[in-house]
Amino acid sequence: MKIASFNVNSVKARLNNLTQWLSETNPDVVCLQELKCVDEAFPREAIEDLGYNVAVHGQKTYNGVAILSKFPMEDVTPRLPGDDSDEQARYIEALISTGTTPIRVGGLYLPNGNPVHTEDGALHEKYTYKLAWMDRLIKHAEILLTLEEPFVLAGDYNIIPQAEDCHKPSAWKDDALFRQESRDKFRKLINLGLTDSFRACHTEPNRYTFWDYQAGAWQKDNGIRIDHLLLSPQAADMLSACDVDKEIRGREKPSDHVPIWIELDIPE
DNA sequence: ATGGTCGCCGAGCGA
Repeated sequence: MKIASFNVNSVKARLNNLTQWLSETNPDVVCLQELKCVDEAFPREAIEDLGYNVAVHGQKTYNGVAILSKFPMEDVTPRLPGDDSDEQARYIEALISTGTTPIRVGGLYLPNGNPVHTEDGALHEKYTYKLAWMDRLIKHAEILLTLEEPFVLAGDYNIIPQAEDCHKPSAWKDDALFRQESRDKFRKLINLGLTDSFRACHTEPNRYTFWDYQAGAWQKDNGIRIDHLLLSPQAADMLSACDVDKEIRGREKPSDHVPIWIELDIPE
């Protein structure tokens, strides 16, 4: 079973790019981020025509996440628990009925968190929101782990886990994507017992999932690895491959992110 | 390079 994550940076602007990639690579499950549209505006028919069930948690202009699945989905739950006042559409979860072992999939768009500081030097609310959101994700992962089932937390984490996951670490030193507090929260998630799929399959440095639109970042391979699929121990036991569809970034009208995917060997 | 580039929507923000 192939499970992918793709921050499309507007699903409407990216529809042709997205459907072409879906047709070519045929993933079973896809977590999408940054839809930038409400549920009613999601191009549902075009996706369903390719054989996917669709679960959307949209938002006007900002954020928005979805799960596409060739298998039926049960228990579809938008929102990350822990703060009922949070209106930002950044999380959706579903139980994927594979026919044998069900796989729980959480699709997430973790807050960017910049700027880190306000003008007077205090921590900016955007950064504290990011850290608080990560605390909620950690708590939720702890609860999912008690179920002792295979699950995948896939999405745009807006976290560069290590120096080797970016082109120029010094440029990111004080950025919300690389600051120590941010990376510590990500480590905390990993240390619960989750597996970073990409690092379980690859040791080489400088493999990226995002290249900025600005300043020729793509041409210079000035990228960062911020899209991740984290696995519960039961899912990690099924992991057979993980890779990044880098070539997508060089196509016409691309997203600034590219898809990352895993292959899970589900037992009969 | 206090710029650069996208996408939202129709000015300026978010990334």
